[in-house]
Parts: sequence; structure tokens; C-alpha cells
Amino acid sequence: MDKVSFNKRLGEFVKIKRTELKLSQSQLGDLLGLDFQYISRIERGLISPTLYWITRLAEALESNPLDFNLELIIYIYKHEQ
Amino acid sequence: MDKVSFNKRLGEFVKIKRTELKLSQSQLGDLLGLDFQYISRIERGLISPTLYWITRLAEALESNPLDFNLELIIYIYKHEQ
DNA sequence: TTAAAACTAAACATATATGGTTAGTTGATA
DNA sequence: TATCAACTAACCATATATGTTTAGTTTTAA
Repeated sequence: MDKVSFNKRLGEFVKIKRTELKLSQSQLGDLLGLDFQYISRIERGLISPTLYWITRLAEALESNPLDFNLELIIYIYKHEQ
Repeated sequence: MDKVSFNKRLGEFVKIKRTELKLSQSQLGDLLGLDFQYISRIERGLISPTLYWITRLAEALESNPLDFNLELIIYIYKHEQ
């Protein structure tokens, strides 16, 4: 899968998880010490976050980062065109 | 966990997986279109690769990227000081 | 012990992630 | 309609990831 598609799937997944928790981009950003603009760029697939930030995201969006990472990779591969 | 510790654990895990497959840093780099210096920097924990490259690494080092990511996160958290 | 392969280290350049600002858009609600 | 919160978009600045070269160190094997 190319980088662009990969990051789009990643962004979609983050948005799904965030809205499930009824968090705004600002609230999620505050939890991580990140600007809400950065969350916005992740969700739009404009950037590819480092694994470190993905794992911090997982901690914020789900109690168990293992589950988050698993679901994330599954989501990305499932939606591969 | 702070970024430095996180990246060290990540690097250790990549090195373990690579040596299990008896691949040199150059050979692994060639598989991914990455310089072997970059692999070296990952393994020494100097940098934090994007999830995209982690997943490409997983594809190269393990048939199943799901297993790789799971094992990786488990390894990182298990070795947290 | 010598030679070659594998790796580390450091320097420099470029691309991209990340921080921050401003303006504009969209959606919900009073 | 008007207002407000949430979000997108574009811009610029800085930090860090990534590419590349060169030199030096460690490991492996002849």
C-alpha cells in the first residue's frame, strides 16, 4: 500500500475512535499535549505520525494500546483498495 | 514512557527480529528501499520511524504485520523501566 | 594475523512532521 | 437568522525523519 492511502486509512480510524469517545480534536490534542491542528492533519491523512505518537494516541483513545494497534492495522489492511 | 526509552525498546525489537532472519542492515534496507544507515539509527533508538515505515518493516520482517505490531508493542511495554 | 563484511559515528542536505497563527467553512442550536 | 463550537485550509517557523557520503570500529572468517 502506498503512503497516501495508508495515511488516509489511519486518519479515518483515528477519527472513528475519537468520535466514539465524543472528544473534539482540541480535547484529544490537550490529552496528548498536541495542537488540535495536528490531530486534524492526521485525520485528513496529510501526515504520517511516528509510532511513538500513535502509541500515545492509543493510550488516549483506548485503555489498551495493544487493542488499538491491532484494530488500527486491521482497519488499514481491510480498507486497502 | 518517554520518547527516548520508547525508541530504544523499538530499536532493540527490530534488531532482534532482523537477526533472527539472519539479515544484514543493508539487506533489510534493500528490501524496503531504505539506506542501511537508517536501519542502524532505528536500531540504536536515535529516531522514531513513522507508522508507515514500521508497517513496511513488519511486512519485511514477518509474514504477518499484525503479529509484528502486537509483539512490538508487547516488547516495548514489557521492557518499560 | 589479515581481510572483508557489518556496523557505528558524524557531518551535511532535503523532506516531512510538528507548533503556532489567522481566516474561512460547516453544523448545530437558540 | 444569528451565534457558537468544531473543523478545514493555508501559511510560516522549527524540529526531526530520511538520504547520502566519508571515516572509523567491531565482528567474522580465511
